[in-house]
Amino acid sequence: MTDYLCISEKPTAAKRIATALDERGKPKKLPVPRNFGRIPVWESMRNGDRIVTIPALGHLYSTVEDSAGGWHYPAFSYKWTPSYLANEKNKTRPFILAFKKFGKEISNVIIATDYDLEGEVIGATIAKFACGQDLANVKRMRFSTLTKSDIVNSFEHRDPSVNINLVNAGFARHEIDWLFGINLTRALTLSIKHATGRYKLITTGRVQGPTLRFVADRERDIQTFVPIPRWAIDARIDLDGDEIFIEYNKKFLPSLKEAEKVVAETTGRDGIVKEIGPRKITQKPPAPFNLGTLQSEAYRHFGYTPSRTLRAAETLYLNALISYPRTSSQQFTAAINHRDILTQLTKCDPYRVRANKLLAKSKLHPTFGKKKDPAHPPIHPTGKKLAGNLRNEERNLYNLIVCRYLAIFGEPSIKNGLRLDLKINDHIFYLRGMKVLKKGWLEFYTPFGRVDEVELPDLAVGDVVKLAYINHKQSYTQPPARYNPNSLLKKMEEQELGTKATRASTIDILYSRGYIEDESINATDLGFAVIDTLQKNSPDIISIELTRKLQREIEDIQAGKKSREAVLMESIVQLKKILEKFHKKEKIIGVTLEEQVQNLKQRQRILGKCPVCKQGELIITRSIRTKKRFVGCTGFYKKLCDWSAPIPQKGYAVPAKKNCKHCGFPMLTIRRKGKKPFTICPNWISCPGTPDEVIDNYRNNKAGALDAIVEEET
DNA sequence: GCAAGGTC
Repeated sequence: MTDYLCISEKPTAAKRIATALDERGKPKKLPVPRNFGRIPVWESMRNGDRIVTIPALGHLYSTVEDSAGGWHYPAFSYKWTPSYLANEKNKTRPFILAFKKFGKEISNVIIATDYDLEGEVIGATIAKFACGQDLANVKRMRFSTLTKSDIVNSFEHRDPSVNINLVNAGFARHEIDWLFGINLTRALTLSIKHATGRYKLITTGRVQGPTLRFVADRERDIQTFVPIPRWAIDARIDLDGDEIFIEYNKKFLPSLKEAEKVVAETTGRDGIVKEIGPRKITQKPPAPFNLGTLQSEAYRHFGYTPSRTLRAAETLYLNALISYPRTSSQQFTAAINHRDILTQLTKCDPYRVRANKLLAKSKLHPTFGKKKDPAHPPIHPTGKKLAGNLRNEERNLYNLIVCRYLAIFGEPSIKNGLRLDLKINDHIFYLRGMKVLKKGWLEFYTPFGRVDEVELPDLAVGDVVKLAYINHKQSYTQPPARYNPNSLLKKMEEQELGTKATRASTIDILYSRGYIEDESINATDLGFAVIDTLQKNSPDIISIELTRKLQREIEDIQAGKKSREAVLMESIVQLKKILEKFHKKEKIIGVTLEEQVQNLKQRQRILGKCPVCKQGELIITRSIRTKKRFVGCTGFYKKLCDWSAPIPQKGYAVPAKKNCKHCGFPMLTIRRKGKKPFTICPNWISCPGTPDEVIDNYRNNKAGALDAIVEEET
């Protein structure tokens, strides 16, 4: 009889591993000392052997500076330490305690984390630091799915030792990101501190840098864009008194002369229907959702930002309503029993009919996309009955996920795209129609797969129609569109920056640092200043090339062509030069950045034009006398306007960038820790939208009286 | 209060 200690990446996986390895499929939960906290330790029995499976919670160890003394740079000395020591909010202590306890009792250690680079690091740090193992003696299970057969197979054919090159490659990834991120962030932040004595956190890193640059580059493209004039033909025909728009066969004409020619040659003439061409369009059902496509679709249908979608999906996952959301996979494996899930869904009113329809099929073939993920299947409903405690956005997202899941079993849809060609003199115009011949999967994706059918007027080839109006219209070529949170995330995905689990939060960080702003994302002057500074002093950190190079080096370490130490030394040599440059230019860098920090702070206080004097701007400010925060007009200083109003004192107040629908005043948003942000009208005293009780409460000095003037959830 | 990467 042998004892094994099995290291798993997370609680859900641990349970499945323990269940698969237990002969009776019923692993025992082992008691852990109460002071460890709540942590599931599983015991499975197999062929007389005992397997103890303990989950991690992702990374339990991380890199921190290996010297005291606060912020300074260069900082090249780091060590691996328990994450709960590196960060107070981290809740991994009980997990490390459990691994330490059972690691002392059991010497046969098997790593059974996700089969990827980070999984290797998660397992190796635990085996080494918590269990005190020499990695050469640690075994490795490699599975591509968490199915019983894969788990059992990977246990029986486990690798005799971990792949040390792979572990070193993973360690190097963490360490290089730490070296670049910590040092450049400190260099930027300290430049302000040393030059002006002020503190403002200016961060950057391998992923933040290039992501900010995408936005800055796009903004520069827009600002330097030269619009070129072009002309379109605007035409309508008369059909029994109805005017119907027709398209010219060229969307735009490059010169006025050409446009005038078209108008001159068609004015006053009739058109003849030349051809009515049906074109069958077959559209296959979409691939199942992975996190990226879910975020994209949720943005399209509900306007949710990727990070909002991820948060809502996590809640659904923790309520066991959907599968693991941080997946890249668009391919189901045979392991998932779709018939079971669909049967469960028939118990839910909105899905009953559709699920039954699918169950009536003799075979269920889900679609698949290109992306794979060794650790997880695509996002799908579990079939568990919906509880009543979900928020609106979670319900919406759940509905989207279920409908998509139903749609992937559907038949292709067939549409008839109709085009009627109208000849007027020698010019061809189009009238387009669209008819759905067979709904197929679109029926299952309702309400998300709606197609607007456009009927063609009842015309036949040879019919003559009267031109009702024709003229040319000048317009201009358009600059490229700004990114929004969704398209920026897609760009990161395309460029392989960050991971599925981190991209949305990186974008949030750029917002919170004041580098980017608005839904239609533009770089702030501070964002530009950071990019300019880095461009001059450390161009690599804002280039995707750093990520490419890191990828190559990781591959080299994996292949045994390069050592982890050599790769790290290269980075340190490179950083040394960069940081010396920063040090020499600290003054000018600090002053430049601080100027933009102040500029940003100032701008972030302005709500908008004052509707009273129409000259000044409403600004969030503080009274010198009472120290209380209020909104006033900048016209006050010029003795133009003395409008002002009290606002809530707690929380973080920023311009809402929209106007009150009742009185037109520019509004402000208040964010308070742990609470939903709310938007209020500064003119609440006179605004018709303010409930009477708010005014009463305020007059009666009730605490938090102003909190009630909530415009809407933000 | 610093990175990026896991997970709850």
